[in-house]
Amino acid sequence: MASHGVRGRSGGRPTLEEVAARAGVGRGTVSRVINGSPRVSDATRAAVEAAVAELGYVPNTAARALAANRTDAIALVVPEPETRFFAEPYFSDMLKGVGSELSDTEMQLLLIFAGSDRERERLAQYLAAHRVDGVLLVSVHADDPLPDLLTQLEIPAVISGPRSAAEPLASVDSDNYGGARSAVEHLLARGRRRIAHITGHLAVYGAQRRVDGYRDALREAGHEVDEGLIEPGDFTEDGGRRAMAELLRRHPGIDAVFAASDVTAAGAGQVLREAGRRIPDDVALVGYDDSAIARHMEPPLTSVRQPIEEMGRAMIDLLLTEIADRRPAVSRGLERHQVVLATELVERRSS
Amino acid sequence: MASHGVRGRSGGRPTLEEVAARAGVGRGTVSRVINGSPRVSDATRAAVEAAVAELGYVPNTAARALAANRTDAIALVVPEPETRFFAEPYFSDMLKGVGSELSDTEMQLLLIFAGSDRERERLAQYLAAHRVDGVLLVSVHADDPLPDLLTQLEIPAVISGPRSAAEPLASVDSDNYGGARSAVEHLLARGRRRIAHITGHLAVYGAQRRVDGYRDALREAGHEVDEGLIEPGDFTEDGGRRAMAELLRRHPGIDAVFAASDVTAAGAGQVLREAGRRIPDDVALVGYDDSAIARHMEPPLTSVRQPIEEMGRAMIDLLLTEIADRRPAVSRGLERHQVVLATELVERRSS
DNA sequence: ATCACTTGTGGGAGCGCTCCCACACTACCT
DNA sequence: AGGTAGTGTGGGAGCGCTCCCACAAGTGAT
Repeated sequence: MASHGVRGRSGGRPTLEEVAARAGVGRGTVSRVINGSPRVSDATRAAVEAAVAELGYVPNTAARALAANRTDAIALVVPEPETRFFAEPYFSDMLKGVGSELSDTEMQLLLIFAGSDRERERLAQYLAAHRVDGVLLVSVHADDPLPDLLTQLEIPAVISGPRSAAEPLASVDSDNYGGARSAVEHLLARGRRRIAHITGHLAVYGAQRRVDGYRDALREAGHEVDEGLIEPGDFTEDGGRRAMAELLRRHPGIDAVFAASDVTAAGAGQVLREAGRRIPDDVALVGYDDSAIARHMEPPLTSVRQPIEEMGRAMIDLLLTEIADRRPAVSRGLERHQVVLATELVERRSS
Repeated sequence: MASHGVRGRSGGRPTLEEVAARAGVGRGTVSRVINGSPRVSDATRAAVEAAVAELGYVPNTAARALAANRTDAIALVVPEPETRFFAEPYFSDMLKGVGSELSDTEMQLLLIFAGSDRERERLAQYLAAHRVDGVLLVSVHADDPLPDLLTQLEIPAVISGPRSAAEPLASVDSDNYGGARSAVEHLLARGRRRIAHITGHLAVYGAQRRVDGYRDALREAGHEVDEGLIEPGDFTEDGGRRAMAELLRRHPGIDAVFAASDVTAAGAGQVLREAGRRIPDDVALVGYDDSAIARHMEPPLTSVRQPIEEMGRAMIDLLLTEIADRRPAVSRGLERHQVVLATELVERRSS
């Protein structure tokens, strides 16, 4: 029983036309007021706003979408099963950043999981129907067909973690290179000299960049890079265990390990302990991600933190720009839309 | 460069009209095929389907929404900040059930957080614009204005956890009464006789039902109910501590505690231990929710599990029925739309 | 043969917007 | 005075569907 005001027809919500009649102006003028066009006199604007308030007018999204050919919605696509989404704080933080940046916008955020083949099928259908104005892609593998699909459908998209140095899509990333450097420099500063690196899955561009950072940090400190100290991993705990065992076999004299993820570090830590090495006394350990596991390890793990919430915000910024640019078919400038954010080393007792 | 087929106009996606022309039929017929109407001959249907495939036709959602006055979307509204959403497996499980039940539907699920006042403001606007056909409401407090808003806007809604026995909205709940009974019966079967109950926040209907179950279990086993053994809590850990301390003060002879939530049980457990009571030797402890904390406590906590995923599924079922019923303005039957699902006692070492 | 249905089909009207052209006015120059 | 810009405004056209009425053709009872 709220103040519904006068109704044009039975039961329905008020329309632009009814607001116009009430305010004594034309339909076009009301539309201009609703959409914040500057070409309206103050008096008219006030009259329209009054009518809007009296009638409780709310624009019909479907009509607007149809007429203007846009949806005012963007999707955050997570190519993982729900389970992982909830398990990793990465997504939660990302969502927080995205949500906060979007909150002073009219844009609606959709969360879409595309873990299973079935869900991917649905997603493809969804995108083909252009039900969103743009897409945020997180955690994409190098061989994922999704980015190409988006390009083909001409849907603006921003990817978190470019797939290569030549990523054609707009992207936001943390400074993997710099993060790795800071980890290695930290270990050097602590007097470590035989520093090994357990890499991430090398098909992932970010993992490669971390290796680059590792190498350069050593080199620029005047040390030689022993390629044998670089052992391939895959971001998993098990990979960490395998790699660590191999490293210990080949290089028993290791006094530090920089792992490409916290879980990898956890796996490596287990093997070290089983081999009788104390952390950090015998071997220092540094991880990457600064996830919950880092804080809960024994000893707590030094780790490289990525500004994930900020990355989410940056992604939205880029995407909204892309969307706005596309609207009047502006000359699609060739400026690179790549944002790289700084990381931070969080020192704990493991190093 | 996919097979785009023939295009009616430059660049745009194919429309119904174009499909109709291609198939040599009228617009109405194509619409009937797309929407699965039975009133189409097999030959015509085949021709239309061929044309749809050739042109890669995908219906325009906005146009459909405008013409048919529906959105084919429903919202899962979480009146909590994101943080809690991710922290509690409750939501993750719920989402899994909802998603799976929705996957053979055309319906799109939106996840909307309404934790802050600002977000609630946005949500109200969103609902007023009728941007969804229905709403799923989880974790609603008794004094929340949201359900009334939905009723007023005549938006179909299903609530998880009715606010009272007279909940006007369709609802899905687990059997709080039965769950509590099973917990108490379990303790009785284990030979416990001085069984206390730390309640949940009693403004929550489910908490009241648990007290009812506690009382009836004792009564029907031929025991007298000592109201002094019922100590009000509020679902929190701190509430558990306070209540437990009070109970120990008044009834030092207690040999079992049934807490209305796992975290409450955790708080109670701390106080018991500090008071020198061993669990389960001196005092048996049973919680509610079967959350992660139950498995990780020392000793692991016996707890009442709710079939959350199934609840999610049931909510979707109810909601889709409500939406379908509403479409042709059917006589809104007065059948109760209340579903109650059974709980299960998970026995662990704490009892 | 007539009537009454049923079945399949075509297409008009209309959903509520945005876009844009046309037009009335008002300035301010020559 | 006649031009030439701006400003603000009204309203037609059209976005791509669904709904529904109209109608043709077929079927069977009378």
